[in-house]
Order: sequence, then structure tokens, then C-alpha cells
Amino acid sequence: MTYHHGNLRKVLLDRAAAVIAEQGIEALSLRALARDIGVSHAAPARHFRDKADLLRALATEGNHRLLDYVLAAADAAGTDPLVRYNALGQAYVRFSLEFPAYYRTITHPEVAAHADTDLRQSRQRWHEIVADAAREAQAAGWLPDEDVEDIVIYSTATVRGVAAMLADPTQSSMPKRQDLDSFIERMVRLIIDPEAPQKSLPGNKAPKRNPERKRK
Amino acid sequence: MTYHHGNLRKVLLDRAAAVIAEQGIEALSLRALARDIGVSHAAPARHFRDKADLLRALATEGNHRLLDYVLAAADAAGTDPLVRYNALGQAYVRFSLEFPAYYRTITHPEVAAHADTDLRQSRQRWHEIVADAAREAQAAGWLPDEDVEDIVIYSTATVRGVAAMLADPTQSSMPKRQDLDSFIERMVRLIIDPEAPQKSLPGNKAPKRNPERKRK
DNA sequence: GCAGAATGTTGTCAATGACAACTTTGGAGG
DNA sequence: CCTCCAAAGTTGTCATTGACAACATTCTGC
Repeated sequence: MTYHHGNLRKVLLDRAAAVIAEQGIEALSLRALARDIGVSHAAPARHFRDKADLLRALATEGNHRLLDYVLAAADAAGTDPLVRYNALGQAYVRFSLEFPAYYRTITHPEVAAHADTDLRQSRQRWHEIVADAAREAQAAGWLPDEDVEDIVIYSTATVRGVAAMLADPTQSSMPKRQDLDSFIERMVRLIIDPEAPQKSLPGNKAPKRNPERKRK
Repeated sequence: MTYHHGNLRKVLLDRAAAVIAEQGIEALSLRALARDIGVSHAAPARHFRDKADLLRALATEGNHRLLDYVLAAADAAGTDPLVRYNALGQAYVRFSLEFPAYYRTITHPEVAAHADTDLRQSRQRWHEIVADAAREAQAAGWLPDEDVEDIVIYSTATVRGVAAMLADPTQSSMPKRQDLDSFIERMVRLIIDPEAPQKSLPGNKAPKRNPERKRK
């Protein structure tokens, strides 16, 4: 058994993520973590100044993973701007379900409050990604009169809210596991519907139309 | 000075709300609370089984206040179903800004996870209120083909998300104090626009239309 | 190899939540 | 009016935790 652990930092982060996924951020204890790993109670301090520092590292890594995840999904969705924007939103919600530990740290108020430069930049990049996608969607006819900033914040808020409600065990009338995909698809389609490139502008005094499409 | 405090329960709740509003839920300490009020460190235990119990009480009270708040706002908005639905959403966001302590406890994951019957019922009532309002809005021509449940969850998610982002100091490009009203109005109008009773259905293959209305 | 930086360890402290045992108070019923 | 008991408050204690200091070991660049 080596005195030096070798990769304690990574092990700490991984184990912390597991604990958070299972029992939530509140349940995370540096000492319990060290105990689990089989290292002295002060060892984590060599890698993280304090508890907040560990959470910040987790949030930063999570943010990068999130960006990779949603960009991959958007690219996989093709080149249609509306489809791409839609895929971005769906991927965001899916990430929150697939990597709850990262997502929780990312959105944890305390973590956000003490965000460092790296974390802030990562968040800023999300903002830019969505803004670019929104501009392309606008060029394709979606909400052409709305402020891009407004659209970005509105879209982000909605997917954040959906993710929050999916994580909330109190919430009644939430979809079962097997209906998750359909549910997410419907929620994000209420933001932007790829099948309706000519989606009307809220505020437009649009003429009558024929509601011919039905929910399947 | 009486041995009995008389209204310690209420004082604890009020002081806790103040602390949470100033420094967040994490900063709340039962002992510090007792110290502040001038009572022994074990006194709070007579009124709240543990810390979670105090937060639950705060969340329950906050939920009732929230419902009163949004219902009053909706009633003040008049009888037009679309205007009413819109007012509901705006009031929700406003509540989160006016009573951050209550709102934080209401949406705190740990609190939600250990919600009691009373709290669950209160949340259920929100759901019903929004569902009723959504049905009336549908009758007025808004999103007639969407599932009411979907609309309710979508709307709730969005206002929750907007509230969360307004509370997030990391978030860049957030409105300044004096622009808050306009910002909230715009966000909620993206959910439902009272000035566009004929708002198209996402998914409708609507014909061309004339984008004549401009953002002021 | 060797000096110093990295990394880990033991020891300690104050703060906290929770609990137990005891005290004071106030009120309901005789 | 008095008595008794439950409600409300107090002191004392314990285990856990995060943080820090002082010390030990290992790794690395030179």
C-alpha cells in the first residue's frame, strides 16, 4: 500500500459525485468521503481548500460535460436550425437526468454564488451557444421580432424548470420512466416546434388558421 | 422577563426567514437562531423536531402565502382568461423576488423531499389553479390541441426557471432593478401573450402571416 | 542522491444538531 | 385558592463535521 494515493483528487471527485447522485449535496461530508476511500480525514484538504472548493470543481467539470453533451446532441440532430435548437433543449434536460450529481452541483445556489472565473466562463459559453442557435432559428422564421437575449433566457429558464420539476419527488403528475422521452420532447416542443417553421410570433395578430395537427 | 417566551414559535419562523433572505438556507443554524433571539440553544426543539421541521413549516406557510399572492394578482387582472393566466405567471415570479426566504424554502430540494401532507396538498392546489386557468385560456383559443397537464407543467417549469435565474448571481445579462417589471412581463408573455388570443399552436402548419406588430 | 515541493497523517478546536434530564410556568379542575 | 400536570425553557453532554496546524513520507527536478 502506497503512502501516496496517486489519484486521490479524481477519486474524491468521482466518489463525491456518486454520493450526491444517491443522497444529495447536503449529505456530502468530506470526512465520510475520506473514510469511504480509506484515507485520513484531512487528506481531501490537499486537493480542495474546503467543501465549497470541491463542489466548485465538480460544477466546473459538470459544466464542461454538459456543453459537450448538448453540442453533440445538436450536431447529431442535423443542420435544420429549428431541429437543432430543439435538440439543444432536449439534451439539456436529458443531461440533468443522466448526470444528476453534476447537474445538482451546477445549479446549486451556493455553488453558483461562489463561482470562480472558469465556472463563469463555462456558463457564459452555454449562453452563447444558445444565442447562436436562437439567431439561426430566428433566421428560419422563429420569433423574428423577439430579442435574442430574451429568447435565450426564456429557453434556458424553461429547460432548467423542467429539469428541476423532474428532480422533484413532490411533483405530482410527472411522467413515468418509459414516458420520459415523449415528455421531454413535448416540453421542449412547446418552446420551439421543429415541425412548425412558421410558428407565429406571440403578439402577432395572426388570422384564423386550421388546427389540423393532432397530438399522437 | 418571563421564563416562557410566549410566541417563540412565530419569532423563530420570522427570524429564520430573515436569515434565509439575507444569507441563504445553508447559513441557517438553530443555535445561532436561538442566540439571536436570546433563548437557550435547545429551546427551538420544543417547537420544531429538528432543522428540517422548521424549514418544512416555513415552506408550508410560504406556499400558502404564494397561493394567496398569485390568486390576488389573477383576480386583480380581470376576467379575460389569457390576461389572467399571464398575471398568474407574473405574480409567481414576483413572489420569488419579494419573499425570497419563503420561495427558497419552497423550492429547496431537501425540503421538497421530506414534504408532509400539508405541503403536498398546497403544491397540488397550485397545480389545480394553473390547470383551471389553462383550461379557460384554451377555451379562449390558446393552444387548444395541447394536453392541459403538459401546459401546466410547462408553464410552471418556465416561471420556476425564470425565478431561479433571477436569483442566480452568476447569471450574466440579467435585468437591472428598474427593468424587472418589463423583464418579467416579456418572459411570461413568451408563455402566453394576452394580446394574441389567436396565438398559433406549435405544431400547426399555419399559413403565411403578416408580422406587423413590433416590440415597443 | 538530495533538497524541496506535494501529498498524506495525526491531533486539535469550535460549531452544530440532537438528545436527556431537570426546572419553571401557567392553567384546568377540584 | 390550591394542586397537579403538561407545555415551554434550561443546562449538560455527545458525536459529527469542517477547518487548521504540525509533523511524516514520497516524488521529482536538478
